[in-house]
Amino acid sequence: MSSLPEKYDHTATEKTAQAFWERSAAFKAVEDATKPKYYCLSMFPYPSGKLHMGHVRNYTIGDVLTRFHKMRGYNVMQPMGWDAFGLPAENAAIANKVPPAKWTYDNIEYMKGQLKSLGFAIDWSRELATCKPEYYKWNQWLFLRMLEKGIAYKKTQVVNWDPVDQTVLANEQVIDGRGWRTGAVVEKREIPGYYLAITQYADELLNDLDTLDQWPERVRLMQANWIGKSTGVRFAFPHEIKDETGTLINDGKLWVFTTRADTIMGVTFCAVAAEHPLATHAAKNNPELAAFIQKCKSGSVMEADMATMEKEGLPTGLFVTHPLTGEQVEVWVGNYVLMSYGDGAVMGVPSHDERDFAFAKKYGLTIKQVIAVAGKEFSTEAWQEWYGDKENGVCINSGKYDGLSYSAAIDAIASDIKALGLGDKKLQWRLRDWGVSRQRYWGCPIPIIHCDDCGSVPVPDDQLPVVLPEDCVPDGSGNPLHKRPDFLNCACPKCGKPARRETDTMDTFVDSSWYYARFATPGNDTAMVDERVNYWLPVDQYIGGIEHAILHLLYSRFWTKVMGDLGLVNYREPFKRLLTQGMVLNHLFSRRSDKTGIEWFAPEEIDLVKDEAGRVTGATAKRDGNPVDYGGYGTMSKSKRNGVDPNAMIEQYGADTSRFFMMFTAPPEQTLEWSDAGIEGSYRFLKRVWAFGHVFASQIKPQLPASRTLASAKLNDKLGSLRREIHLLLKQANYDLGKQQFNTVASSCMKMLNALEKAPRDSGIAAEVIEECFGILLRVLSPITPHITHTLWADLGYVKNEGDDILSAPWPEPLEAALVQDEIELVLQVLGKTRGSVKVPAGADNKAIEALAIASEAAQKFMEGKPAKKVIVVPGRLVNIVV
RNA sequence: GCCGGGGUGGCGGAAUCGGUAGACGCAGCGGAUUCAAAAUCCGCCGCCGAAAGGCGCGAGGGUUCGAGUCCCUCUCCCGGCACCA
Repeated sequence: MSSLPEKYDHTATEKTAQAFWERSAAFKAVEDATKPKYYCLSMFPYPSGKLHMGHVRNYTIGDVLTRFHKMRGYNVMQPMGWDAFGLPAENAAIANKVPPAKWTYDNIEYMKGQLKSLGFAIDWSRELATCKPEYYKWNQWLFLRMLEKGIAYKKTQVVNWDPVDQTVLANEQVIDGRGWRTGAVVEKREIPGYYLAITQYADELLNDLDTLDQWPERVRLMQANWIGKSTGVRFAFPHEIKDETGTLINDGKLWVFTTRADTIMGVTFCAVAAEHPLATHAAKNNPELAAFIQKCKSGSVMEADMATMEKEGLPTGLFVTHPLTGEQVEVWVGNYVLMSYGDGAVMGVPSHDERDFAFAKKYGLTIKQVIAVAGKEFSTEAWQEWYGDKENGVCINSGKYDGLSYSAAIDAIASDIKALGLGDKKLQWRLRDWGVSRQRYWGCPIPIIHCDDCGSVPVPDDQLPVVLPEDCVPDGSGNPLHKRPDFLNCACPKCGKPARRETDTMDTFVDSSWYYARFATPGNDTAMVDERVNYWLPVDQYIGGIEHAILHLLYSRFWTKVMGDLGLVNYREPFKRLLTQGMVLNHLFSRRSDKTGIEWFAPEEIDLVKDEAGRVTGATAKRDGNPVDYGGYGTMSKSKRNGVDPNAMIEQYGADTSRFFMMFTAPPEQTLEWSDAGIEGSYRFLKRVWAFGHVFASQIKPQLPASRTLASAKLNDKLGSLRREIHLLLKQANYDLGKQQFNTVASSCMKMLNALEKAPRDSGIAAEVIEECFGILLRVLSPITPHITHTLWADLGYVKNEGDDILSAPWPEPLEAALVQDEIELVLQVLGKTRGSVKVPAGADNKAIEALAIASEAAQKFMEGKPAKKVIVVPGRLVNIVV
């Protein structure tokens, strides 16, 4: 046993522990069929430059689970990689004239060092970066498989076009309708692009949500809403409307979708979107309509505006035929009809749809009641909540359908329409196919070659990967690949003639849709994944931000199903359990001035003003002592100057303190409010842990017993209750770890130390009890603060074999023998009000407990001489006397 | 508007099956130590009340011996979706 230094030196402690883990390859994961496996994964970071607090929180949660399961005997893998393609690298290139590749690799190097300084149990031998050809080769390979299966296909897409830079802009590069660099008004352009038919999997993606019972309910709901399944009838209004060349527009059919086919006899108009072909046609000789259509197209898409937007429309003067009644129905253009949903047209039933009702009232259209609801009176004056009451409605004024209920009417009407060849029942999805083409340089090249004779030709497998040149420096105008003949020029794989490579790259969501599978099969350069993938996958625990609740997780689920259908993997869902961690917030301080606008202050530039009760009543700037506005808590951001740098935190307090604070301050799913005083408190706790270990090691000098004698030893009151308390806290901590509620695990550790510090240390048996209890504390604490516990564990002489440390020690379990007690204290209630407590022997039956309770002083006082009518005994908890 | 989640001290947050509300920490107050301060240690710390006691988990009602927890009504906050036909 070496003697511990008195003072807790976090820097030295952490360096030593990290060197040990590095030397012993402590985190290397090897497939082992004899052990249960546990694949713990945190969402990999974008290498933006340096870690932020959100990363620290995310990866600490993952690390706690990783270490906990390792000690529980699982074969654990925790890998890490880099989501390395993306726009910020191109922006940095424009600003600094550095190739995105260099910028990215430099950032990876730096951030990797930061992750190591936090002591995460990561198997770095599995590291990957999505910008490396050995990784993105398989993006390309799977894309080609999707092309073969018809899952990937080509169609035109609308993009933002900067006319000055002659380049396509991403949505986030368009600010108020203008290009971010040039300020030029952005145009919409139609260009060809590749799509992935995620809609082919819509049904399975929706249904399998039910199997994800370890995902947060809200994430499953968000995905279900996003997929947006609705059942209804799609049918057509026939018409004779022809364009100037004499051809029927849309083959003479105006298609609409409805979930309320039972109201079809109440149709008094149709409404189409501004982009609909009938609208375009009608606008040709109608300047007023053309202007209205223009207004709709350029209208605000802000959510708040949409919600309050007035329903507006104009008649087209065109008429279509009602498929069942043969009546002529006028077509309107409505600003509330979306071209992107269904067929961009709706039937108008003012009597039974709230929007149609408002529209009809505004323009004086006919309102024809076709559904009657018992107990409700129809009115053409005010909306009567008919729409929501469809289950109780019955058809009226509907000819042969009169008297039919909601579902019977839909069945009858759908089959009549089908017989006419004008439509059928149909599932409608909100989900749309995934456009993956990006007109950007820093991404995975789409493996297509354009030949004048053969058209778009897929790159043959043996020519993969299509390698992206890493030395381009984008300048903001166009894709730099266009200036690279060495990349651009190639031979057509079909005919051999000179051809051009596709310069579009893939959406970076492609890269992140399967990286978790590649971690299982590092180094394989002949296959995307191999049989090892079915050992490690699915991921047992995935941890990341709620902002990825929809797109990333949905795309990954889709990608998994495609890989499954190709026989590459044998699972259908990639992530068994999901934890979405909350954001990290900090105080916001600002001052508004007429000259400079809003000026933000960093928290360290501020003095808080408090009243005598410690309440914050205001804030002043240290600089001038004048007041600033306190804006509560907000997400940490550079522009608001309220970020906390992980490096500074680690330097000042150490990785263990940082990790402990993150775990202790808030439960993992909730937002975490930063507090300088809070991190001080965490540091104080670890200093006490260190000091206790020091005192324990140098003063008590326990003779670690070869065989434990405690189980049979008769302990005195103080030692017995200390031991019981520690084992109870351990039981609680184990329960909380199962719930993934780490804040209370941390607080259990604090309670253990509080109890240990008060314990008597005056006997050999005391030393033994303390040794057992402190050993429990160290192990429970170790997943959260691995460095300090590693050192104390070793210095107290627990390590028996070279290369072992606390991580290879077994997780402690509470001993029943330590929990029993001779006498238990029950809460005493009279008439449901707590009036004190009563001590009873551990084995006492209810009768004896009742008698003891009634006889107690406190009960006698509050019973006021009245007899007990009823006594309720909750074993081990309380006794309640009713008088 | 719809769908989720939530409202507990000055603050972050505990409370497992309906059973002592406020664990643990922060801030605050008092004390010890110190020439002094920092650090450290000890004590107090929901509200009203001198005390006995009463009141307290967004508001109101209900079920129960007993409700932060279950049921109903309302309210506010957060997140998601949204003229979805």
